Order: sequence, then structure tokens, then C-alpha cells
Amino acid sequence: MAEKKKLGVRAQRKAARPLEILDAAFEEFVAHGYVATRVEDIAARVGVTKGTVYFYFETKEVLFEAMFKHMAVPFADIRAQLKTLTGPYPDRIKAFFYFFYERIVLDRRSREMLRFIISEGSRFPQVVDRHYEETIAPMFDAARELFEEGVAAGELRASAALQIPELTLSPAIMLSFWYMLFADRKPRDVKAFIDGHVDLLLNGMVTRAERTIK
Amino acid sequence: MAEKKKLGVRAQRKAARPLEILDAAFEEFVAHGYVATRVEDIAARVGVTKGTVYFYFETKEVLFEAMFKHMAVPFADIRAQLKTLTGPYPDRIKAFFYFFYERIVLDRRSREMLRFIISEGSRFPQVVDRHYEETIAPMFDAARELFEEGVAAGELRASAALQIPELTLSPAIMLSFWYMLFADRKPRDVKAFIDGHVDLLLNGMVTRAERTIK
Amino acid sequence: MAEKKKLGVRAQRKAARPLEILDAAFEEFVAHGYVATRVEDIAARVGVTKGTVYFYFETKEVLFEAMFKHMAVPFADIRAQLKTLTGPYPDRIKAFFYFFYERIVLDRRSREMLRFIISEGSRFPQVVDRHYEETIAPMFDAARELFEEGVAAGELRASAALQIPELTLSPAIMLSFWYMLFADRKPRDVKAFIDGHVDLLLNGMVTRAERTIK
Amino acid sequence: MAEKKKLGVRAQRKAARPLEILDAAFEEFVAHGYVATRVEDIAARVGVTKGTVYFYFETKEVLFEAMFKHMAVPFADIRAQLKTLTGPYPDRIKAFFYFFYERIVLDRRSREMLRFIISEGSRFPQVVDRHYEETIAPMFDAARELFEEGVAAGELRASAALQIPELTLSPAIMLSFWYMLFADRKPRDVKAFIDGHVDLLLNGMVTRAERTIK
DNA sequence: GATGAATGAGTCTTCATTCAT
DNA sequence: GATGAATGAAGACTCATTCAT
Repeated sequence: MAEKKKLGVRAQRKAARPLEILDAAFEEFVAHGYVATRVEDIAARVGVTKGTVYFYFETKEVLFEAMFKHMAVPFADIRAQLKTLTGPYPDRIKAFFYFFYERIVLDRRSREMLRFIISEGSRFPQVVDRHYEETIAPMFDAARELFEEGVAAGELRASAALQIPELTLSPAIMLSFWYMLFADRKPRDVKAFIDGHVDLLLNGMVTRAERTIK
Repeated sequence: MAEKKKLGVRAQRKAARPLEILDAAFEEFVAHGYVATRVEDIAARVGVTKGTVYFYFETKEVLFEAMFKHMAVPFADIRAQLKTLTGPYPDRIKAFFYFFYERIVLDRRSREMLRFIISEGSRFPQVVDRHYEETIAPMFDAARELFEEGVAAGELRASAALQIPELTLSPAIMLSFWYMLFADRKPRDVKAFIDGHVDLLLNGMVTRAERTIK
Repeated sequence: MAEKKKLGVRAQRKAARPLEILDAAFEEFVAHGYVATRVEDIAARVGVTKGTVYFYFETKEVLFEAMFKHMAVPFADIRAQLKTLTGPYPDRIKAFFYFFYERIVLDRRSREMLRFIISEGSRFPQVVDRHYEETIAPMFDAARELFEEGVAAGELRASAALQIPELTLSPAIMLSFWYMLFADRKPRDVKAFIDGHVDLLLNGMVTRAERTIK
Repeated sequence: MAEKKKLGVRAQRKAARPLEILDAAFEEFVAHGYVATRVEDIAARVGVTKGTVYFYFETKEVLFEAMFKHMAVPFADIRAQLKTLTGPYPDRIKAFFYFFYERIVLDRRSREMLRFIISEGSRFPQVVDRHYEETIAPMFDAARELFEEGVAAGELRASAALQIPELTLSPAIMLSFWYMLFADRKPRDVKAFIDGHVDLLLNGMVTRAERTIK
């Protein structure tokens, strides 16, 4: 422990450099996309020269993948969060959704990861696949579990749709894209959006009277 | 009109050239993204040389924008389709959704336009804006109108969410992305997805008993 | 034939360009070696820019190999020359050697090819092998045939050494290296060298009296 | 002298460092040529880092020259060997040649020095000149002396060729190149080559009967 | 003495764009 | 209209060399 504190200035910087570069790479890749980003600009953002970037990362490609891995939002706490929920399932779902929007949709980092998946996916299919398996799928699984519990508890309809979390969470993804595309240009009422999402999902569009028809 | 029919084979081909180039550009831009696409490859796909492409389009940028405009799926018929719907609103909605998935989600062209918006949006913001105003917004408006009529008819709940068509249509967008990312790698049951979407949207997740709680 | 004369200025230049580049490449590679030669300098020597070189040759490596093939001295006429020789074999050998020195040793092009084989051989082993099979080996074979005929005619000693043309021709190779290394700095009496080579080869070093000893 | 023996292990290693570096440099330069050799790889071969190499040698160029000097095969013993020869000159020559092949041609180090002279000669002309004066010329001189003695003794023909040792020794050089180029790929009968060399040189190609002709 | 992070000049290679034919 | 040779700016990547620690 004492030894850690004795890290020289050099050692400290060395340890921090790769992370600084990864952060800078994120910003540049976000701004211009993989192809149009210049390694030199990433370096400049950190305040070093190209050579330094190449000292830590063999190629631009490797750097991109490292950046992606580094930036992937951990979802462990999402799962943990779900475990703490109590009360009626509709309320749990509402709480989960608020948390989900907060952590995934309104977080710029998460949003840009999503953009990378779309825009660089064909160039980095392994990256997409890995990210899906490690981050997105577990997130969906967590949601599905919650719904299944709600069904088991008799509080949620036993609809086959509950087995498809992409359905239930898609408005959040939609909002992510909205932010990506129009964030500055077209403001929108996020609170209303989320509330609408919850309301619609829980209650559906149809009036009580009509519901019997179906 | 008569003159048009008298156009020789060569003249016909000439007239078609720009369109052929636009189609080829679409394929290449889809495959590699704006920056990584080579004008020469677009030309080769048509069977001409670079010079010819530049004869019709001043720059690569102009070509991209022209291609985008050319490929934008017309939505006039969607609107027309909506007008033909009759019967109870839940059924109309269902019919509309099926039509929407068919025309928008399962159509490769529409999907790739969506991808362009995400991936090249920051490079072509005017293109994104125009496309939103001219294609996406009208589509959403059409959906909103349908819902409003349903509410007026007393067949749909007067939820504020119905004013936000992004909410109701988001699963379709979600499925589009799924296709973009995993089309070949991870097949999925589209029918179940769409049915789930409709079911969830119309009826919500909550059981009837619970619904009173909220 | 008439058509050939109608080649436009453009077409003529196009046909000549690759050859010009190959010649320029030869000079630059000779002067600096493969690694230290800049593609841009090759271009400048022709009076064009890098891009043009890359228009004709995909990579520097490909250019080097093409240059090597282009510059390889054809040996067909050497063989032809041998067939025209008449008279006593010692005289034929002498004539052949003079021709060989003229064509192979005193020709700068041949000399530099030899240097390439030594200096770039490990980088281009296939090139070395091909050159050996196509040019050097046939040359040696031609010499061996001549010697064998001389032996059959009873005019040459049936020494096993005659089966190894590298032995009999090595002084020529040696002189090639001398030129490469010291051409300008240390002039030498080439006539005496060649005459010495012929004399030594035909008569050996040993006096007649001694010869019986061995 | 006593002090040298008291040198600690560490001190010994330190004293050896420059030599280790020189050896490593030899291997790397042999493998890749001057330009393509990386100082870092030389360092790695010794087990130190770049900085250490630069501590002992100012530049890569200096290192190359130092390496070359260090590796130059001393010829003093060759000369000494010559002095020990007795008996008839043809036998002395034979013995000398065997020794020469052993020490110069079959010795990898000598061979690679030869390669350096050819391939890096234009970059390091002073090195070539020095090496010629200090190593190659003396070697040739020694051979010439031997031949002159043989002539004086009446055992060798008073051919002018004997004044040109490059002529008499060239097959050895030839074999060196053979090894450089094809060592692994095309094995050859070295014994036969050397014997052929000696036979041809001593006795010539021409049959006794023919010899009178010339 | 030794280290290795950092530099930046240097090179290969690509490709949008031009224009003479 | 169409071609395609030529241009040259741009960007990835390498590596000799430096120097603070």
C-alpha cells in the first residue's frame, strides 16, 4: 500500500496515459466515425503526438476496439438495482424503467456506444457480437426476469410479448436515437416520453370497453 | 409523350445513367459507409468509369445526397392506405402496423436509409433534417391521426402517450436495427415480434385486476 | 500496321510509361537498395508523381519484382553465339569467354542484377530462385555443354571440374564484384584479367615438368 | 593482470556489454540489412533496451561500422600458416587452398562480411575500402607471394595470371555467394568443388596434346 | 549505467478530383 | 458524353533518437 503511493510521477503518468488516450479516442470516434478520425487528432486531444498513441496501441483498429471495450457501460448495477425492487410489479417496472432511462438512455456514453454498433458494426462484427452478448443481452434478460416474476405473481398478463424484452424496452432505444440525431436541434419532453412509455406499456392503448372485443 | 416512346435504345440508356449511378451508389455506401466508399467502385458497379460519375455529380458529397433523396421511400401510399381502413380502431391499428412493418421494417431500402441517418447524420445534418421533415414526421403524423380518431371514437384510451407516435412505433424501429446488425447471424421470429407488438400496445402488460391499482 | 501509327499521343505515352518507370526504378534501387529507395524519387526521375507509379504498380514490392524481371538480361543470344563457334576447343572457349565478359561482366545492367541478388536476395527469395533457374543456370549449362563437347573431341582433359561451370566462370563473377565495389576508385586492367583467366583455365598453373608429379 | 581477475560478475558483464551488442548487431544486420534493422531489435537480442545501445554507440551508423570492424576476420594466422608450408609448390597450394576454404568460405562470419561489402558498400564506402586494404588485399598478397615463390622455384608456370590472385581465388568467392544465396535450398558437394578448383587451377583444362597448340 | 516514454521526420499508400483526348 | 492517366493532399504507421527519471 505504501508502495503504491510511492509511484513516481513517470509511473503515474504511464498508468494514466492509455486511459487518457482511450477517452480521447472515444470523443474523436464519436465526432467523426472510425474512418474519418485521425490518430493524430486523438493524440492532440491528449496533448501528445501520434507516436505516443502507437506506443500504447498497435493500430487504429486495435485502438478502436480497446476504446469500445473500455467505454462499454457495465450493467452489473442494473441487475443489482432490480433485486432491490419491492412492491407491486407495475410499480417495480416503473421504477426499473426510470432507472433504465437514467442509466442507459440519458447517458451520453451509452448512447454513443449504441451509435457505434450501428455505424461501425459492419466493420467490427466481433465487437458488436461481444457487446451484445456481454452487455445488451444480459440487460434484456434482467428485464425478462422481472416480467416473468410479475406474471408468476399474477400481476402481469401472461402475454407472449413479455418474452421479448426488445418490445418492451424499444422506446428507450428510440429515445437514444432521438438524442443522437437531434439532441441540440429539437428538444423534447423526456419526462412525458418516459411516462408515456410506462403508461402505454402497462395499460395498453385500448379502452376497457373495447378490450373485451379482442 | 410520343417523343418519349421514340427514344432510341442508346438514348434510353443515357437517360437512365444517373439513376443507375444512384442505385450503385446506394449499394456501395451501404456496404462501406460514406468515407470508405470509393467513387471508382460505384462507377465500376454501373460499368462506367469515374469520369462518368463526375459528369453527372459534381462531388462525392453531392452524389451521396442525391442518392439519399433518390432512395427515400415515398410515404404517400402509406397515408393513402390509412384512409382505406375501416372497422373498429384496434383492428385498424393492427392492419396499419402490419402494413408499416411490411413497408418500412422489412424493406431493406428503408432500413439502410435509417442506418445512414445514424451513421452519416453528423456529416449530413441537413439531409437528416430534411428526411425527418419529409418522410419520418409525416409518417408519425399519420399514425397520430389514426390514434386521435380512435380516441375521438371512444375506442382508444385518451392517453397522452398517443400523442407520441415514436412510442407506439418504436418496436418497429428496434426490429430494423436488429436486421441491420444480425440479419444473417441471428434469425428471429418476426411474426411473433409483430404480434407481440400489437398485443402489448393494445392491451398493455398489466392484468385487468391490477389495472385498477394504478 | 497503319493502325499502329495512328496511336494517339496519349496512347503512346501510356504504353511507354511503365517501361520508363521500370527503368527509373532500376536506377534508384541500384543507387539506394530496396528499402532506402523512395517511390517518390522513382516517380520524380520519370517526371511524374507518386500517384502515377502506383497507377501502374500496386506496391513498391511489386514494382521491384517487375523491374527485376524487366532488367534480367536475356541469354538466348549467348546460347546462339555458342552454336556459331568453330575451330579447336581452346579457341572456342577463349571466344566464348570474351563474349561472356562483354555481355555479362562489362554490362552494368547484368552487374547490378547480380548485386540485387546478393543484397535483396533474403527479401525476395522467389526472385532469386527464378532468376537462377531462368538466367544463370542456363548460362552455366551452355558453358558445361561446350566443355563436354571439348572433352568428347579429346581436346579437353576429362576433369570432373568441367562439370562445375561455377568453377570455370567464377573469375568473371569476381570481376563483376570488383566493378561494383571499386569501379571508379580502383581502375584495373580488364584485358589482362580476362587473358589471365583464359590462360590459367586452359593451361593451369603448374609447369610441364611438375605436372607429372601430381 | 591480477586486477582483471578480481573483476566482479557485474563488472565483467559490463565490460562485455559492448561486445555483446556488437555480436547482436551482426546477427540483425545480417538478417535484415542495414536500413531494415531496428536498433530496438539489436537491444532486445542482448536483453537490454534501446537506451543502452545508444549509451555505447552514438548512432546506428556508428554501431554498424563498429560491428563491421569487430567482425572482420583477422588474417594474421593465414599468413602464418603460409609460412609453415613446405614441400613441392603444387602441394603447398593445395594445402593453402584447403585452409583458405575452411577459414574464409566455410566460415559464416567471413561470408556475411562479404555480403555486407556488396550490399552496404555504397552506403559505407570507407568501410569497404578499409576492409579491402586491411583484410582482403593482404590475403591476396599472401597468395601472390606463394605463387611467386613457386615460379622462382621453377615449379609454377611464369604466367602473368599468377600476379592476379583474384583469378586464382575467385572460385572460393563464388562458393561463398552460393552459400549466401542457396545454403539451405540447394545443397552442393563442397569437397568436389574445392578439389575441382585445385585440379583446374594446377592443371588447366586443356589436354597435354592440345597444349602445344596455344 | 539503464530505462522506456515520447517525439517527429519520413514513407508507403489511397483516392477524390481534374482534364486532355 | 466518356475515358482513364495523372495529380497531390491526406493519413496510417515506423523507427532513430532523446532525455527525465
